[in-house]
Formats: sequence, C-alpha cells, structure tokens
Amino acid sequence: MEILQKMKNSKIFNEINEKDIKALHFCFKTRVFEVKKGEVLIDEGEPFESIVLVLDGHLRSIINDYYGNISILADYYTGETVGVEEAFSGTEVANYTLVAMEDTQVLTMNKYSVMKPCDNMCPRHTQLQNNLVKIISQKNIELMQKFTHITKPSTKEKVLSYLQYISKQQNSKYFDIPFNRQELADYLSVDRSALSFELSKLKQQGILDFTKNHFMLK
Amino acid sequence: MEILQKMKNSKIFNEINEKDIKALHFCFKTRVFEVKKGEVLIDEGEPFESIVLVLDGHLRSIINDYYGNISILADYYTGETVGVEEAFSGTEVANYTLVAMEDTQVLTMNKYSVMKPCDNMCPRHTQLQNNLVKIISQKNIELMQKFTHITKPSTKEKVLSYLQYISKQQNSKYFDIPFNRQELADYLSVDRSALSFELSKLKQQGILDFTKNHFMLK
DNA sequence: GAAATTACGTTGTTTTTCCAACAAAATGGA
DNA sequence: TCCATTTTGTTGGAAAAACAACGTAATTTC
Repeated sequence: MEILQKMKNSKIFNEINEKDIKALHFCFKTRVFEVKKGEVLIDEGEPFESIVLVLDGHLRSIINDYYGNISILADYYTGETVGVEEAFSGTEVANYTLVAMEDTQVLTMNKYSVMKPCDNMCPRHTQLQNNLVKIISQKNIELMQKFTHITKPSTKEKVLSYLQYISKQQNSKYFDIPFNRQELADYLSVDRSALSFELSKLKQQGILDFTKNHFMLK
Repeated sequence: MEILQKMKNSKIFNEINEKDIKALHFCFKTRVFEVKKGEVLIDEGEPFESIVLVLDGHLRSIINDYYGNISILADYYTGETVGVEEAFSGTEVANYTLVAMEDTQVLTMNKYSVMKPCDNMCPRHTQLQNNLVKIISQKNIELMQKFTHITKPSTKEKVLSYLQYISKQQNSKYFDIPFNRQELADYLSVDRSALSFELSKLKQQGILDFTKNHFMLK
C-alpha cells in the first residue's frame, strides 16, 4: 500500500484530504523509514522530539527498573501514534524505550512543528491538532475504563466487568471481542488458564455462552 | 478562600492572570455553586455539556453494571477538573454518574465555549486550551505508568514497581510517597493488610526501610 | 492434505491473596 | 495529659490465583 493511503487510514489524518496531507509533509518535516525487528527507535533518557506514526508494523514502549527487569508500557500497531502525550505535556526526555517488535514502517513528525500554530493558520493544521487531542482524550477514557475491569478483585469479576462493558457498548447480549484468550488474559492481567477455567464455569452456570471470540451474556 | 484565588490555584488556569480569569468567566458562561454530599451532578445517559472544576471538595465518577453493582471510575479533588476528555473526544452523553462525596463547591464551564476558538483569538483562551490539553496528556502518562505497577502479578512486585518508580522520579534512594497505607493499597488495588505484610517482609530482608510514608529503597 | 504450530480447555499442586480479627502504634482533640 | 480515634502491623484460616503440564481442537504452512 502506498504511504499516502496508510496515512489516510490513520486517525491522526482523519478528515484531512490527500492534497493537505501532502502539504503537511513539508510543514512537519516528516520522515518515512523502516525499523527492523528489535531495533530501538527512541531510547530512555534521549530527547523526545518526534511524534511517530506506525505506518505498518508493531512498536512497543518498555521501561527498565533498577534490577534490569522490563515492563511493557504500551503497544502500538498500524495506524496508531506514539509520543502525542509527551509532546503536549512538555516531556523533554523519553522515559521509556521504543522498540520494534517486527519490521515496522514508521513516519516521524517534528513535534514542535506539529504543536505550534502554522504561520498562516492553515485549517488542515488545526484539524490535525484537533485529531491529536481527540486521540489522547479517547485513549484516556479507554484507560480509565480498563481500570474498572482490572481493579476488580477476582478473575471472574474482571472478565464479567469487561464482557458487560462490551455488551453494553455493542448494545446487544450477543457480541464479539477483539481478543483471543491469551490477549484477553493479558488485557485483564490474569492467567490465561485461569481465565479459560472461569469462562467454562460461567458457561456451565448458564451465565454466558461463547464460541471463540463470539459471546452471549445472560 | 475567594473563588478567584481557588481558580488561580487550579492547573487549568495556570499562567492566566486574574484579569483574564475574570474575562473568561463571561466567555465560558461559568457557574459557581455548591453540591451537597451525595448529590448527583451529572447522571449517566444525560447530555454532557460542562467542564467541571472542583473549587473545594471531592467528586467521584461511578458506573453501574447490569446487576446494579457500582464501580469507581475516578476521584476528583480540589483543583481538579472533570469532563475535559469527554469534551475533547466528542462524548455527547455521560457514560458515568458524577456524585459529590462531601459538600463540594464547583465551577462549571460550557464545554463548547471552552473548546471553540474565541472570536477575537484571545491569548488567554488559547492558553487555557493548552492547559487542558496538557492536563489530559499528563493524566494519560500517569495512567499508563500506573498500569505498569498494577499489572504486576504479585503484591510484592506491585509495591516494588511503584516504589522504584517514585525513587527514580525523585532521583534518590530516600523518598516520600503521597499515600498512607490504605491509599497505597487502593492505588495498587491490593489488600491493605497484605501490603503491610509485604512491606514488613521487605524491610526484614533489608531491601527497603521506611517509617510512615518516608522510604529508603535498596 | 499432512505436518507443524498455535490456541484453548482441563486438572492438580503450590503459592499467594483475601478476609477477619486483633494488637500496637500514632494521631488529634478535649 | 489522657482518651478516643485512626493508622499500621501481625496472625491464621479460607479462598483464589498462579503455575506447570498435558490433551485436544483449530489453524497455518508447505
């Protein structure tokens, strides 16, 4: 797929037409390049100067503690953007390492160019800034929602909290979830086998039914 | 304390002088009023039209599931702001209930007035918008950080993850935490007594030392 | 279509957490 | 200073989760 097409598919260029996207290339000093699996894009402690759009692939932000253990901070897939919060919050230095989990094509933009108003107040620039704000706002809401699931005391309550939420969102007792078992376990930060066990138990009790990632609740 | 002084103390009016704050009162159609303990400010399902600044008190956002169980979504204390993410993300309808945990003085602003650019492009308005974006960006970073602690498999790892982070942040092996035991337990979503137990064990092992909320790590 | 790989469910054991109850220490008023 | 209240630490028993191991189903790859 063409780079322009990939950009159009991302949330940050939502409502911005091709012509304007091309113009923004220049405004934002964009660079497009490939990062090989395992390569580090940004290292903890380095100046954080770019906003990174994943054109195709998978990036992960990780943090190291004193003992050399690593924690996964976040994953970024095709169409998602890294570094927006850092840009807008005035974070000068990266507090995580950004690494490619597979061969990944990225587009970087100079954060200062993106944040400051255009000299000519161009509407496409304003639109992009609005998009960015919308993205972090939505992300914020999602994160808080995730907390309501994760902080439940038991695996059963965690998974029910999540399934009820999705059901409510899709406004139906029948719904699909965007995770397989392992991913759902990771999302809820529980053990996969324990999750399977609880799901089976709930199925036996008639509280829910499912095949693969298709569910029926209550 | 005077209302104006309370506004100056909040993050959202950061870098905005008194004269401009007064002017914004009119721009934003602000209303100041008191909410009694237990009273509901915004009900789930209602249109979400305001940004709410807590002038003095404590608000809590809660969500209800199908079975009538409630989950705490977030707490908002003096100087904090509710509804910014919803305003910027285009959330039309509240997906939580906002209730006063104690008698609380609030200031509400019309979200559309806040979001749209001023007719005369006044710099104070732009500054406030920048403040709002900064607030949600920082909140976002904090939430993600919190996840790295909370998703650890055991209480011991959770608390160590948190303490290491604070230590790193304050750049010293000696540091204070902003929580008492119960609050720390809530933050990490573990049992308080289990937390105390783990802390004592770590102290015995010489890994850390503490009195009250003052800690020494490693 | 067969083989290899991945995903999923199940079970038993070990470890950990939760919960409740209580003791000790610290705090805040009167 | 003393008393009441809150905070913190400790414990033991019950419940739950993690972990490991394994069988089977589904999917992918060649």
